[in-house]
Amino acid sequence: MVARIEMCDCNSIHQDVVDTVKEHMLSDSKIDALANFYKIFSDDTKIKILWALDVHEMCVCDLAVLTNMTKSAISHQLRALKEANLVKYRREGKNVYYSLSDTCTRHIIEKGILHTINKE
Amino acid sequence: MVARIEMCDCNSIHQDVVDTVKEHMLSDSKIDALANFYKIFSDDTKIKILWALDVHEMCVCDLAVLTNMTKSAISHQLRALKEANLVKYRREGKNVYYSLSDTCTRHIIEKGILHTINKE
DNA sequence: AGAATAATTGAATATACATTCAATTGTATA
DNA sequence: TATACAATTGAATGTATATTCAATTATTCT
Repeated sequence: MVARIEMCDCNSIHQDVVDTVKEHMLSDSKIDALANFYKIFSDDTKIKILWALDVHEMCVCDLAVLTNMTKSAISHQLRALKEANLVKYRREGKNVYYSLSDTCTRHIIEKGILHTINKE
Repeated sequence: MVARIEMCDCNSIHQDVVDTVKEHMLSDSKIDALANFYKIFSDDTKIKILWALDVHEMCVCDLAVLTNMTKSAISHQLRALKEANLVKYRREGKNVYYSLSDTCTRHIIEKGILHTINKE
């Protein structure tokens, strides 16, 4: 008999329920995509940056002053937001100006914010 | 002169932009509420649990079997979801059955899922 | 070319949190 | 009352990631 790690030692599993739910379950990759998507918004600094850029495009320096953080910290966060395609940027001389990549981002932010604020 | 931590060493701040954005900025407490809200959904296990409960109420054991995780891990996650008022539960004998707390949760999950999936 | 400065980068550190493990609690039933 | 078992809990561990720090890159201007 093959050794098996026991994850559940209970007897009263509702196998029918488990089976039904399993059929309706999302694939692991989709679950993962979802979690990663929400992960971006689960950080104060990232929300501040996105909310700020929703008002006006800003350079790294502006964002650093606004949030009272170092340029380095902001830059690291902007990289993550770039990778998630939530912000775009344009270089003008020594400055790099960041803005929201599209109105979809704006939508997401506002939806989430509305929900949370209304519950307060 | 009072010592001050220098967060930004740049000269080209767009003070007008910073001021304007500052006026439209969310309070720290609201930013925090938002981040904490999204934090819940930024974890695979929590999404799986919520998605599963959207299909049918389940006991801890069922969820453990479904997700192939220990009851303990599931129980810890359920505690977090309870604290966030996203799930409710009822005891029936030795089992505790969990379900989504209200249709609002369902809405959030579906909204988020739709967004992510459509982009794939 | 060289100085000044905005921005980026990589490594190190600190912190938050998911999971594991062992022990305990709550409930039913023999 | 004793046993079985679903569920919870707290501490320990591992992992992910935000921030810091120092160095580097990109660009402008003299």
